[in-house]
Amino acid sequence: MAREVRSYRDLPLNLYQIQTKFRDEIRPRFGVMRGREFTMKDGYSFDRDEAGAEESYRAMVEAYRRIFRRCGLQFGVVEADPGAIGGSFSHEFMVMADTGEEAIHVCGACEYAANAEKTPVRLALPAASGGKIEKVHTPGARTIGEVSAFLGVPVDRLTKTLLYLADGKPVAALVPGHRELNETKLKNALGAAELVMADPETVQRLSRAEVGFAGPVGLSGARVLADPSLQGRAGLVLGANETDYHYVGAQEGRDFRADAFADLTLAQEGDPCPRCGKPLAVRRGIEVGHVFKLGTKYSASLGASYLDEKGESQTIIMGCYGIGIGRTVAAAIEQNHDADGIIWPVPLAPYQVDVIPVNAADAPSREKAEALYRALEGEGVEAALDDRDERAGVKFKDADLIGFPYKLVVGPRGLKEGKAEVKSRRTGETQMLPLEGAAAALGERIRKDAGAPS
RNA sequence: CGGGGCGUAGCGCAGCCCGGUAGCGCACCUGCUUUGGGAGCAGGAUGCCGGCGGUUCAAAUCCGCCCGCCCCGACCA
Repeated sequence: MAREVRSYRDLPLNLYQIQTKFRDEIRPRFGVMRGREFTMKDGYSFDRDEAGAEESYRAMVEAYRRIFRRCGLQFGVVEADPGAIGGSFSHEFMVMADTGEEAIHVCGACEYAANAEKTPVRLALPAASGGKIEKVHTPGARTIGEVSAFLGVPVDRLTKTLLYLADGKPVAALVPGHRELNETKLKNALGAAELVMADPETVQRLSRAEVGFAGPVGLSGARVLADPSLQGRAGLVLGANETDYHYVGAQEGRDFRADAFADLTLAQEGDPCPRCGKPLAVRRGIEVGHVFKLGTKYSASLGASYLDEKGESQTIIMGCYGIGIGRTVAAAIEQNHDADGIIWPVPLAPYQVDVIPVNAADAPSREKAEALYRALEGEGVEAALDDRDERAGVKFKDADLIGFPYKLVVGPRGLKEGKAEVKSRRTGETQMLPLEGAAAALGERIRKDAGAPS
């Protein structure tokens, strides 16, 4: 694109491709949801300025909403972490499903919805009094639970010190004892590309103690980041960097000093909504689409620029947009099935109609069924003809399992009145149609179903 | 790389704990009936019980080793 785009007249530009991608997954999982090979639609927008880029982004979000709505999906658009792809902000399209692989937070009171790792947390810890720092013997107490039980101190008075290697450099992260660290937040706070928990050898080297007794007091060789709730806080219980010892009564700013403060904790169910303060609920979702506002991250580094009206060189503003095709289909099935099988939403159905001659031995049924099948094709409907020599029940059950939105049943019973029966897979509702014009009527109905529902 | 599970008839499984010569459903074969929601009845065939070794009068069953597959976690869209 850097070579293709010259002038502001070439912008905005929006390109997409649909192709097979490969990721070297350590372990493929969730059936078709996470394999090493998958099909993805990805698209990229190129704009002259921020306003244009934002408009492209907004239009793409709206297009994605419509696509997923037509796929018959119940989904949410959530704020997400841009992750390795980078960029200034991003949204994920999450299909709500209990089998989903990602936790998301939703607020029942307002519109807030976000990837669980994205939700900001502002902790309000109970007031704690000072006192002086003291080293106490805590034999064998390594975990927060053990230390809390041993000292008889509530867990929110303790402080977790977690040692990480950020791009190879040691970092100590401090969070209140009753909360989990959010590694994504820590990674972002450090601006690190790679973050791994320190291995036991490194922990022992840094804390000069066995694993489980690390703390910030007297810790050298590691940058210390702490949750803002710990700033200046007194009465802390901390690892003493000595096997079987903890400090009590420690105070940030007096006994040790954090190098920086940042929101590091993982939001959990019941935490206040960052927008309206009501408690958040946790739900699970399947990520089917992801949009990123990239800004100039890639265009700048790849030298993608254009000449504006004044002939001055400007950097192109980019966005990037992806849909996981296979998992979208999987998610659609997840949300559209019953005990008998798949219920394809019409726009996704590989075939919209299964034409079933009820008794293959009955020549009139067979002939009328075939005629209807051809007529449907003439209507532009994708139809299948089940001309197998099977009992009617078998064909019905198979049609249900495969999920054809409609069955068109042709048998002696209906033919006596010159009619065929249409049955909806979703509602089970049936309707007798005169053979004459049955294909046209059904075609009409399918075209209506296929259009974007409200 | 860590944790767990499973290998028995074509397919899905029970039997294993408590050792006694292998069973259920579906599919299959034969006959009759049935034919608009996975047909019914009667009769029939089917097994190196993952492999190797050990214990025992006797091993699908107990013990050891090996092989294969699956699930969970670390990773990730």
